[in-house]
Amino acid sequence: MPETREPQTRKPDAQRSRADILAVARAEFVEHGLSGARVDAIAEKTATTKRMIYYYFGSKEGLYSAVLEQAYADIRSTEATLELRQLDPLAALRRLIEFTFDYEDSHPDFVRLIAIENIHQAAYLTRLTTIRNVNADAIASLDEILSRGLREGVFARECSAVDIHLMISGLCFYRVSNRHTFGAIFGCDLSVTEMRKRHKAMIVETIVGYVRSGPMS
Amino acid sequence: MPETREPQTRKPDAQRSRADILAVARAEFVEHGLSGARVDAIAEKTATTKRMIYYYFGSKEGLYSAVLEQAYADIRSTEATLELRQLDPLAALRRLIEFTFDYEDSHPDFVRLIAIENIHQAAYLTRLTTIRNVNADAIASLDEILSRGLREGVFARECSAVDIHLMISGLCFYRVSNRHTFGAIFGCDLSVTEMRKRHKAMIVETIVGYVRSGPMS
Amino acid sequence: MPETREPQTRKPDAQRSRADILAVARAEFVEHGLSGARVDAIAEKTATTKRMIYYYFGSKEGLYSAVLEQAYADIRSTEATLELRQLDPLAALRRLIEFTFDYEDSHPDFVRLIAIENIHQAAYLTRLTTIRNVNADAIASLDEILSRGLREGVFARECSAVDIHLMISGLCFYRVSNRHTFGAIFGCDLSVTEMRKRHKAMIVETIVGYVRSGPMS
Amino acid sequence: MPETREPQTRKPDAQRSRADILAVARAEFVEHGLSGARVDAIAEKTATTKRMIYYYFGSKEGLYSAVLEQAYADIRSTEATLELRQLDPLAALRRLIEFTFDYEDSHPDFVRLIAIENIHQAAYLTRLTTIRNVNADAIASLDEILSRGLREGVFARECSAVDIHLMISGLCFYRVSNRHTFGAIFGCDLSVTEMRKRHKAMIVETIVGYVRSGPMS
DNA sequence: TATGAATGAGATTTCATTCAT
DNA sequence: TATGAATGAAATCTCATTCAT
Repeated sequence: MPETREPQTRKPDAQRSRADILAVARAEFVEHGLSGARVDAIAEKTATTKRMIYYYFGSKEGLYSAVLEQAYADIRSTEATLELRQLDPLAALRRLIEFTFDYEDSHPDFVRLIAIENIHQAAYLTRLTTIRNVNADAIASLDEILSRGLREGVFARECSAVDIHLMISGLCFYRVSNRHTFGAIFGCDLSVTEMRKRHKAMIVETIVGYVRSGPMS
Repeated sequence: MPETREPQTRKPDAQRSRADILAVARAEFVEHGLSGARVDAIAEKTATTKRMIYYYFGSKEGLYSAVLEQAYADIRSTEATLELRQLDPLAALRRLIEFTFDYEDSHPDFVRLIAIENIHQAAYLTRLTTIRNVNADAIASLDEILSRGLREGVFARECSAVDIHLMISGLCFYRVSNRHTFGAIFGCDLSVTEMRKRHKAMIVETIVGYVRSGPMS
Repeated sequence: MPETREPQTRKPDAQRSRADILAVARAEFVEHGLSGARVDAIAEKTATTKRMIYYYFGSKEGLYSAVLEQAYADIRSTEATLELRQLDPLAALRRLIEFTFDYEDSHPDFVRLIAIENIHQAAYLTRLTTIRNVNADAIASLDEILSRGLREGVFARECSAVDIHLMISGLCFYRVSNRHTFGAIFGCDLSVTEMRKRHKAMIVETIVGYVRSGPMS
Repeated sequence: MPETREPQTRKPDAQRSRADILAVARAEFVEHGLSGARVDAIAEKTATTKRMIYYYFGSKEGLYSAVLEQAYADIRSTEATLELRQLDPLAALRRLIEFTFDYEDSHPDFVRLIAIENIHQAAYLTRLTTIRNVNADAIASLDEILSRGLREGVFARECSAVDIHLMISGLCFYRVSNRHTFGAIFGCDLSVTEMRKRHKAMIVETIVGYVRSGPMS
């Protein structure tokens, strides 16, 4: 409504409507979880109506699934722009960790969504077959870095890409996902700039240190 | 009803009712989250009735808070039995990490509850004043280990107990909290014995390695 | 509300509420079918609320099932008072036919309900296990009449009770169930007293005639 | 769309669309009844769109009426090919009964449609003025058989064509319309070949027996 | 302390129908 | 003649909570 916008050439607003709903829904699900979210609340914040939500997504759960799918697609497509193969193994590993840290740090919504999906035991993610392939790439990429590093003698430890991925994710995800309870218990705010910088460096060093040191360090 | 009914000493029964409700509620909240849990479902699985839930806990949220409080009390009381001060710093740090790993691995309910509470931005935990003191101890204990290690020359890096705690928690918590999405995406089951052992060793080695190596490793 | 009625001894009104809902629901289902019936409409005509319908019957379909069950229980319990065994075979058969005719003629609601259930391919009746035993009796009773008649030489044709039951039901049911289309097409009203009498006699005579005549009449 | 599109003679397509919609609608109404049928479901199974349904038939009820009209037209046009006048009265009566039996047995859809229309108290049929004339013929035809039979001494009972029609219809219709509840209650399948044959013979014999026997049999 | 019935407010979902093109 | 998007009204159902006893 802020500016007159004539209907683009042909297609009405289907894409726009869908995208609008998705964005609003994402915020609502992130804020209240799947059961806590209200379709009415989503509809109200939308340019369309509640009816349209069902028209496009079939059900609250269908909408949630779409939100989830989009969230995963987003991170993986961003990740794909990293071009890690062009860096030497150490730089590539650092960059991957830093990217993970930065992405989760700057997308607490994404983190919350994953946490919510875990509460539901990944029931919805499991049904999204599109996701799996995309993620195989992420692991393949990390695997390539690790074996290149080993070959070149930069890394000393032979380790599984999935294991390293697990650790990177754990370290980066937890400080976002659990910042509220952590803050409540230890009386600190993990999102403070100074802490964020320190933790980023710490995590990089921890993982890099692990990979570079020999198995019986 | 025709049976003799001696004037039951009141308290015992009340205690049992309360405990019964708490146990059932915990299972329900863990399974479905706060908004997903149903008071009706809890009442049905209880020996008592719905009215009693309100009598004892006032509301669904009151019940949830009580469950949360109990969960934290449990872990901290277990943690207190570790007697880390009697071990040398390296052994103490290992033991603390292993304990954390084992506790979260064997208490996925607890992990889920914390994840749920984070979805609600720790709103309920924040109000539980009993919790904070208890946790100061945990940090004090880790801090003692770290400074002792530094003093004795076993550890090379000066670092904050809260930071190390954050990393230990992140690594141990994530593999339980996110095992569903992780499993769905990478097609693996993190709870398999062989993986659990490997990850436990890996996490210990990672943290210990970080602490023992110098800051410019 | 027409007279003050103090709450009977103990139990509140559960039985009363249930029965009230059932009666109203029956009328609504009979009038509009299962899909055409409105829970709101039922609730409005009830002393209770819509919420109570779900409290007692769980769903619209649950309510419909209960209505169906009661309808079948009613006819069979009425049928059971016929005491056909005390009559000679011919009289017993006549009486059974007349009873069927009269019951369906005076209970068009019941007839409609069965027709509705057939539209749903007996999906709900099939799940009502209570019904089956009750109906075995009806066939056993008719079977007894037929074989007694054969033995005594009053009937000449050996025929299955289920077949005879099918014919009796068909003749009695159809003139009620299809009276609307029949009336519309042939411009007559099957419920007129004079016709009812004639048809009742005709049906009795038709069936009795069939049973008494030899197989190659 | 780049294909050559000759100015299609309009009517043909329109006719086909209409016929397509009618066929799909008939299946849907037969399956779910008038209220249970979904316009969306019909549209989906159609080559055309929902808008066309409204274009051609005005409303869901208009569509239903059209389906009903067509169904009646079908049976009567088939019936007209019987040429009963060329047979002797007994053969003609047998043939009419057998035809009725066979038609309803092989057109359960038609039977269901009539049953559905009766649920709605023939409200839609009543408005279809085309139907009535057509049916006068059916009765006239049966009347001719009955009076010819009486005259020739083959039949002994003077009876109304409408009454006999009622009985034939009742016997043939019921075993199709009520086969679901009947099957559920008596645990049998009325459509089994062996039973169908037996019942066909039985019904013929029952009606013929009635007509041929004297009034005080 | 205990209980079964009851409930109002609001949640999700459905459906016949129409609009803009 | 045709279409895909859109919709208001109303349907079914749910839920935390309380009342009467």
